Amino acid sequence: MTKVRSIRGMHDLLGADYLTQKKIIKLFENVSNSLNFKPILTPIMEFNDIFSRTLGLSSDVVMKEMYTFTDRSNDKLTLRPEGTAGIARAIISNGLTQNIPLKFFYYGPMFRYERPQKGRLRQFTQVGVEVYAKPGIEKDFEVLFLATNFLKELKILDKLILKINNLGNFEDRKIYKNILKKYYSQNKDKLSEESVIRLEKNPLRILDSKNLADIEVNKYAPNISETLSDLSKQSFIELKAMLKNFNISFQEDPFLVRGLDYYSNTIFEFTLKDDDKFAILAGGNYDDLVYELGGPKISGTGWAAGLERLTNLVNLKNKKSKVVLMIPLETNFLSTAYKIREKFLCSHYATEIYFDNSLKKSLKYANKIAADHVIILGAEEVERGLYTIKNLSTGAQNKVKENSIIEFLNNDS
RNA sequence: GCGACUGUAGCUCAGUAGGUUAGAGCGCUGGUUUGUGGUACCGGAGGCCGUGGGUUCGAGACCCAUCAGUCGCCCCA
Repeated sequence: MTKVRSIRGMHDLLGADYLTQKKIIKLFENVSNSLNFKPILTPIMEFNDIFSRTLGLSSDVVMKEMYTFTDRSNDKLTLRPEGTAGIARAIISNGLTQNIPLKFFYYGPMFRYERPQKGRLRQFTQVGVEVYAKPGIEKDFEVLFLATNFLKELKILDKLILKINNLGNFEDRKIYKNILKKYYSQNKDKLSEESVIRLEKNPLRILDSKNLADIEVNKYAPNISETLSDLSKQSFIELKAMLKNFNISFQEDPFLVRGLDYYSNTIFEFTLKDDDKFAILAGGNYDDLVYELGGPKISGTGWAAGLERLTNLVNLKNKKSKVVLMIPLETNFLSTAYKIREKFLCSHYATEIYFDNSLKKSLKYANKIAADHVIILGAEEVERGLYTIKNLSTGAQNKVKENSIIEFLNNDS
């Protein structure tokens, strides 16, 4: 069976799944709008260096997960693996860096060349927000406030737990990295194979290793809070106080680390309470991203959530349109059927016309498409202008005038 | 990128120790005569058994490779 197929890890979206995703996006837009975030949609491709310069050359995303190719003018392009870098580029390109503060929300497809499995696709969709403002925790709280309310709207907040950490500023992190490196080097023989490699590339990553041996070593690892500058320390305390004031429950996790290098100070992620393998919604503060891309030093905070991961969790009911099937019994009644059908346009009814010489077959078809009502247009009906409406769940039939059809249906549920 | 398991009809799956024309349920389709469906009964279509090699007189079953899916690891939303 050599069939045409979609690219690995890239799936078609149809029917109920599409409606669920659309509904989540709608809720996301509503919450964002009401907090005065503005929409921004950037292209799904950027020049490669937009990502390679910002995400961290040693990160897995840059090293082995990007869809990068050259186009016909020999430009090196990359399908975006995340949204933040493209938006940072966009505010520079559009000269928005003078209009700080800026608050954006976005959604769209992202691409990563990974081995697909549950909650991990090669093309997936993220919804996310970015706030550019003066350094400090106000923007952190703003986006966390939005995140919490979004998740509350989706009715999944109580399944999740918010973990936060503070990585310190660039200098703090450099110092901490060295301290960690020293500590791990002394315990090299106890570390897992992967972590020995991480020790060279980015020792921070060892902190959130799930390997049992690593976890044992991490127990006595130096804590990041000891190397934080006073400013970072103080602002982290303020952020936690604010979260408490607003009853946003969280867990401080000194082992929390993010995979993309542009983060500094506050980082956070929402994971499932009973399964912290992957994040549902995650993000943090970044101070140097815009600068790295050639803009002024503007700090920001943002997060992104995986739409497919959200879809797996939510239990939203899709409002179904009432389906009405019109059954003309002769070809020359088709135009009458369309005339009636036109009245239904943009109502909460979905209508369809089925023509077959057999009423029996037509009714079978009505069952198949789960119609709620059928309207029968036979010689008798058309002549008298009184149409037979049959309620398919009760079996009841009524003769209704053309102008009263919708009104009748509204009252006959 | 590494490992485990899986791959038979549109869907969910049976196919025993390798042995004639590959099965079931659901779905699809036709019928059970007139302008009335859902249920019931009778018929029908639909499978290069993921793909490519190999072992064998003989392979859906065994072996190898490959592709895809699921689940771990890595990483991440």
